[in-house]
Amino acid sequence: MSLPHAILTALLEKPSSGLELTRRFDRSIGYFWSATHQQIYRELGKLEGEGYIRALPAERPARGQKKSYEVLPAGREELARWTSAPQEPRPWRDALFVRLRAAAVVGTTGLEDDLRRHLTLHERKLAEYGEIEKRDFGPGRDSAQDRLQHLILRAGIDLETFWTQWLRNALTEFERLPDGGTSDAGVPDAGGGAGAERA
Amino acid sequence: MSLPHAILTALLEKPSSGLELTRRFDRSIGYFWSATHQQIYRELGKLEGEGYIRALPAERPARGQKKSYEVLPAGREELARWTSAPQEPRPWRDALFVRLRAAAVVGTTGLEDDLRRHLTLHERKLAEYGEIEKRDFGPGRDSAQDRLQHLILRAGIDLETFWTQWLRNALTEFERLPDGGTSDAGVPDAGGGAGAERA
DNA sequence: GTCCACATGTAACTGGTTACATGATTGG
DNA sequence: CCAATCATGTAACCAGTTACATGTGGAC
Repeated sequence: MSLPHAILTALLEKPSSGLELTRRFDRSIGYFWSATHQQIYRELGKLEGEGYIRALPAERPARGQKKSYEVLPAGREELARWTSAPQEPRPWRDALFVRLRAAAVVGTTGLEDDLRRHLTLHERKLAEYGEIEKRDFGPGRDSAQDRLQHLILRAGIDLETFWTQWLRNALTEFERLPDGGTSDAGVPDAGGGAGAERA
Repeated sequence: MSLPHAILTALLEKPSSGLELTRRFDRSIGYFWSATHQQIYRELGKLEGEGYIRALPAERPARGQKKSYEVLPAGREELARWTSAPQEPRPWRDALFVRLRAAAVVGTTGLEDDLRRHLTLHERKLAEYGEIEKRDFGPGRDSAQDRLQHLILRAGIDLETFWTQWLRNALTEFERLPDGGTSDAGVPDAGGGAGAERA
């Protein structure tokens, strides 16, 4: 149930139209909760139906015409309620770990390249976040809002740091492995080596 | 598309019935990819239909009777293909960050308690993983399989370490905030401009 | 014979993704 | 007028979750 509340937050920060929200979800908010415009429009419709937001007075009817929303008191209340309500932490789920466990059975061939690619991507993200931190959270920027948003950014930085370290570690581990991977003994490799893209 | 491949991996490690798989997904595999029995049965049906697995010969017809599966060569091939094929890293998405950003607008009241609760949960997980590491990956356990599975466990340990540190950091940050109150006052409802749209 | 644990499934719903459809505005 | 771009939306699908249904076999 995070998306509607992310939208409420964004609209409280600044009333916006669907497309403007989409852009903000590509920038700042999207760093920790991404959403496509289809999701956003659908959610805006629901939120309006529930009386949490409303279209700004200048509302013209329909398609092709910009339509901005603002949060109603009920929406702010709901957001405050949700924010303080207990929620369970979500388990860490990542396909990479499944692939690693699979590699322990069918061999590591090919996986290494993708790990290296991921490492590059995470290094890039980390650098990007570093830039943002320098630009937006220098000395003097320590209002309550600043500090809370800085905390979120720090999480991003720490997580990307984790990934880069873990991936480097995994790659050096790979180098010490018997080449091409592990016990494939006894089962035919059955051809298709080059990684042709089926289904 | 991870679940079917996690199941193929599990079945290669050891042919199993649906319920046995469910148990294994509660234990070791579930640490990095959880699944309910409903998901597993549905997926087993699909995998059988695609010719990736088959029911073991002792197959008796239907409900209430145990039915074990083994992986066919096509299944092993598909697993190897998927494991080595490039995939995009998934973005870090967590409701806590949405809540924190919301708290910057509607106030931090109540959130602090849940952060403390999360901290306890993550500390517990961390301790649990530490136990597993001591028990299952002591000296001498360094076959290729061991090392790959150890890598996965290390990821879990590092991620839980991240969470405990970040949450502690967040909590001390909270103490320095203008008391838990709804800092509505700070945010102009429509003005935008100022601090709203960074990072 | 009843109850409980084992075991396999169905159905309905939610949230997210992908592909596509349609109208309005503006610059050439 | 035409194309590009801004803007809002529909439809179909997929993975994961929750609730419920059904059958078997052993313990008492």
